[in-house]
Amino acid sequence: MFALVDCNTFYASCEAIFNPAVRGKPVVVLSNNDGCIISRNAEAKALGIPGMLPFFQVRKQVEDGGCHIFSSNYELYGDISARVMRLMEPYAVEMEVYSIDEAFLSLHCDDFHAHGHAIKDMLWQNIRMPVCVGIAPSKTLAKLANRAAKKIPRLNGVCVLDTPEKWEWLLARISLDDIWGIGSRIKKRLNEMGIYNGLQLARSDAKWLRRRFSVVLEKTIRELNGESCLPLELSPEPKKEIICSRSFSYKVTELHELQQAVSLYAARACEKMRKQCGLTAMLWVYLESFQDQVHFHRQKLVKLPGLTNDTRVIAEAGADAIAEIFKPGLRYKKCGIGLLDLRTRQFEQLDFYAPQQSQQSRQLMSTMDKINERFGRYTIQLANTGIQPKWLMSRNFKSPAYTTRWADIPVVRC
DNA sequence: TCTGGGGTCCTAGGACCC
DNA sequence: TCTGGGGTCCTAGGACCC
Repeated sequence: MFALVDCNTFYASCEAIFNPAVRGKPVVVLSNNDGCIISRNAEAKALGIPGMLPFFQVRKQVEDGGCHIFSSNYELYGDISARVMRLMEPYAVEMEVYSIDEAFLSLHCDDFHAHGHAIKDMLWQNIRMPVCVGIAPSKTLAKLANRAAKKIPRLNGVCVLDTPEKWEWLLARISLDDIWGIGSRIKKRLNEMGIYNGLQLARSDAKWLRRRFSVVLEKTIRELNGESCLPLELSPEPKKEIICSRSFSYKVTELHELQQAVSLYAARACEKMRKQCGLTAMLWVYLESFQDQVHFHRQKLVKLPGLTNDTRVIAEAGADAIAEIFKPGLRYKKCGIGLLDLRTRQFEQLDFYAPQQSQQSRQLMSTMDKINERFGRYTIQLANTGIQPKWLMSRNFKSPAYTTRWADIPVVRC
């Protein structure tokens, strides 16, 4: 059996951990640049505040409702997530960390109800993280069970689907896009074929639908019938590409500012890449401008002469590429850089003619990472990223990095 | 005025190889 | 006028997820 443990309104719940004053009050968390609402707790939902909507459109409603507003604080959420996962580990035979706020666990026990409640209670007691638990014989059904645990109050946060009668009862009552793996496009096409609810899908011909859609849908159908087709992915595969892109706080028009931004994002992306011992020889830069209600995208792929993890090399290549796709006179809202086709040193293809990254460069990067990890992310950075540049995304409601920065540690006075 | 950011997998079709 | 058969690799685009 699989359990899916999913944190309730994760970002909003993180904000409440070290700030109990907001517990029981409406809370909303905004995306980068304070653009959209990306998380809101039950109290905020009760006020009728919709999710994934531009903040400015609902700002009045949010403020009138007395909501506590937070900018997103990924340093905090990432650290809380790691703690939640660590606490859950002893409760599973094996565990797959599926996203920042959820994990699949494989279970071996007699009483799934009791086990689900044990996990839920433990997480609340240890870290004040409210969760719901869904348990079923396949990951897709566990997802569904979790949804039910969240929606149906009398389940008290834990739902076990251990017989076909139970999951079929639920499947008959849900729309197709409530099923994991089915989005709006596939839902629409299935509707056109006369399939509207989960049970109808579960009873359709998987092989026939595979030919019309893909193997993914076939597996979904089999999983809905209690057959496990998606195994746990235990050790996360290293990423094949790493992208870093952000919107600016205002519309940027100057080339040098775009180059500062792409250097900064390159540094972040390289840091992530080095963390997984990755190297790249291929990068991609991207510019998005906005004028007269129209978006323009320009992008460029760059091949480096050899594999590297050196921030300086990649930032420079990125800045050069930006200069090539830059068109003066446009107002830019966003830019980004992607490191593609990541390799590890182990599989480095040695090329007689390609320049190899020097020992000195590797050591410099490793030292830089160690210092930044010890003393904070931007202790050492490239000079060409600018010093507190104005275009940097705004985060006007950011909470402290309670658990990851010395200066921000909460103080208890008695 | 103001609309996030970061990933994965699958398939079809073209290029190329023997 | 006639024009094989089988395979791999790569890329773009579509769809999905959180």
